[in-house]
Amino acid sequence: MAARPTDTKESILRLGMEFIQTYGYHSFSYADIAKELKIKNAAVHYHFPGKEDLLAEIVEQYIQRYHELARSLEKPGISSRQKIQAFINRYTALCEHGKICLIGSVGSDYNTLPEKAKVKLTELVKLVLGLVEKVLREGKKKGELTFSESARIKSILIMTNLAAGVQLARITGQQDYTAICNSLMKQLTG
Amino acid sequence: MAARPTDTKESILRLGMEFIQTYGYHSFSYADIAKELKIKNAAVHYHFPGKEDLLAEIVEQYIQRYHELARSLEKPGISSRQKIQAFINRYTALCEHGKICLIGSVGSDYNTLPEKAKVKLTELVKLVLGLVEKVLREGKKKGELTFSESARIKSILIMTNLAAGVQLARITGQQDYTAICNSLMKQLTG
DNA sequence: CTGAAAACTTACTAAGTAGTAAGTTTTTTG
DNA sequence: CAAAAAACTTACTACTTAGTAAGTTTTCAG
Repeated sequence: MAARPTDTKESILRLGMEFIQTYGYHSFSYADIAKELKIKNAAVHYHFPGKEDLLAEIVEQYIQRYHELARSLEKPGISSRQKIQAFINRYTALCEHGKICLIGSVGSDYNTLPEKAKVKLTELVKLVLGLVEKVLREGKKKGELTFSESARIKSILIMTNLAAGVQLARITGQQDYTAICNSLMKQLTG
Repeated sequence: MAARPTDTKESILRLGMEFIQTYGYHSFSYADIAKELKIKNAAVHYHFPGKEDLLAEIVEQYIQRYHELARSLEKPGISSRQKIQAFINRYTALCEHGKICLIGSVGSDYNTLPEKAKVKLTELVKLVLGLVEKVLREGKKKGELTFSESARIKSILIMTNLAAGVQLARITGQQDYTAICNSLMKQLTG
């Protein structure tokens, strides 16, 4: 029935990610996934025995995507400004679909998460902050970016602006999010 | 059995607020509240027929607290710096108890909220942003605060830093949140 | 002190949750 | 093509969820 062996598993991951970013980890069930993919409940359990396994793999997938982003930004000829813009663009894409950042979604459920997910989430946050910090540090050195805080603190400020910004966009409208992005780029590139 | 008539209702509200800020709206049940207060499940339903009624009143209570904060800051002799600090202190108090901001918690569940709660949440966000914006505008006029963005945008930036900051504190530790606060005050009061 | 209203408890329902065991179909591989 | 492994379905369990109806206790006002 499935076209290729890994199709179903990938579809579950994709849909799980979408549900988490749209509704939150505790607001979707295996039945929701099964219904959408026109498979049975137990088929989801076949690929991901427990919901915590699914969550852990979703966070892991997100981690891998950020590693890919990091690699793609290592290619020569990309300005620091473009690198920051590429980071911002990820949030903008979410925002346009009414989704929020995985970190923001799962982060607000932090105290109810299984240990495995907590660990992976911490890893993800450190990865993202490290990525932005590196871009900021290099950009400042090259004279392409300006900011008065340490690269570490500035990366936290930018990430929190964006993560909370996409959430705010669902409540008060997208123009606030757009204003955040414009302001951030203006601060950094003068 | 209850000492005073309104005690139970107030306790439910208090506990509901605590649960939302600690675990999230979808991660606590009426049974959790009943157990903690040593009453029966149906007693909670007596005061709040549906969970959405409870949520709406919790958000409303939060709104009233911000109105109180706004009034208390209207008294003469409070510097703009102190007003901003008072706002930040609210988040710091949450952070120290491992809680997150109500807006951040409920906001990440936005798409699953009953309409009544969505409306109240929007009202709350506008109230908070308006409060900070006013303080910023007046502080700039008096020469007590410095920032290059519009008061509106700056209020959004500050609020998103704090709201996401308290969430981040649960994941990577409180020192990141402290750094955010220090940085915000330094930016504004230079 | 008494009646009425408020604040509960008891006992239940219907629906949804994650999860499992056992059997069936499909796909792959030697 | 046949055996085996992978990918499912069927059918079920045990538990939790919000929510309700009816009866009981407590509080309070006249």
